[in-house]
Amino acid sequence: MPIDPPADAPTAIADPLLSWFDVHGRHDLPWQHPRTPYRVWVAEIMLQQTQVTTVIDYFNAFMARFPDVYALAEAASDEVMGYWAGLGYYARARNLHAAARELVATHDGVFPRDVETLMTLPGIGRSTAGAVVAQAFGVWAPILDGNAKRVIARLAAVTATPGTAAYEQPLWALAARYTSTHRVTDYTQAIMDLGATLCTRRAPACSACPLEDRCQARRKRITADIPARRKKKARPQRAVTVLVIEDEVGHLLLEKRPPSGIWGGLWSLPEIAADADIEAACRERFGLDVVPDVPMTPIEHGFTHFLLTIHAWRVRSLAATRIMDGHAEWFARDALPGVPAPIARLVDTPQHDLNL
DNA sequence: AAGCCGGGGGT
DNA sequence: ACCCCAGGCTT
Repeated sequence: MPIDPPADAPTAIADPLLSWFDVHGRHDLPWQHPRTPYRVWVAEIMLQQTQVTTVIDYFNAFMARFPDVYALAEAASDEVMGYWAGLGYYARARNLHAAARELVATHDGVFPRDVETLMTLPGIGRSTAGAVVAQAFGVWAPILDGNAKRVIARLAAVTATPGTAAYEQPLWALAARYTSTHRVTDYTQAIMDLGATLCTRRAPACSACPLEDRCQARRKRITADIPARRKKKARPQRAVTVLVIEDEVGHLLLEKRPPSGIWGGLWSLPEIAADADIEAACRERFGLDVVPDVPMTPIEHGFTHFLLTIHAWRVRSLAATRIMDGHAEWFARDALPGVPAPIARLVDTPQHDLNL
């Protein structure tokens, strides 16, 4: 696969990019003021596969509750997960919490200043480690997030398919080559900003781009073809049944999901196989005698790799509060822990939306 | 090397 | 309806 990097690359890329950044870059993101290692780290984890506009409110709420690495390390897992509910990729929250405890336990709460050590912490890969040291410490390190990938792939006309080694490997080499040896904090922010605001996936604003005359994709008129399209795969359809079980005082039975898999570590409505018998399942899992009440309108939810139809049944619990395993608890409706977004919608469904 | 993990937003 | 997004982990 041909790679065609611009000639005299390092400063020929960094200098015009930095000049553009001074005028058009994003200088008011919450994690930039103050720009502490802890805040940069949390922001970078939240921003993995998640857009800036989505992250901002979560970031501010998270910082208000967990203002430093010690507050995070000391917090209970459920509370951390609760602050993550709705953001997705919940392994990020579990890893963030584990890393905070590791930082306190083995690094005395002080962030390592080098990429290799940071990468030993759970949830921090090469790109996130690079972003943290560059943004928090001004230490030279390449980053390669989705924005930088697209910018560099177009600059050097890398036409390989994303996700393959033919794409990722040259991009890392080029990312290191272009990364400025001065103002590295601004450079890493600049290349992300360029990708996010000008060099967008569709309809890039090439005429406003400070690198237009260096861009090999532009020169070859193949900008729209980079990055190459991934081959689409069919998403299988699955179905589950969840139970809205209320006791006599209106409390809701929730179950903590296993740490890995869909919605890992989050509290959710008890889930049973789509074809399972509701009464038998409740007797076996919770020791509860129940009466299935009414089915609710099914919810369709799309995941990256499959489509899920969620059938929900409202269930009355006859006997009181037996729970046979340690993964289920009763919660008052006004004191629910964080639950996945589709489940939150189900739980909030008013009575008149029942599918009678 | 490829699959898994999610919710939100843009077009 | 489809695509992508401040990726990392697992197999």
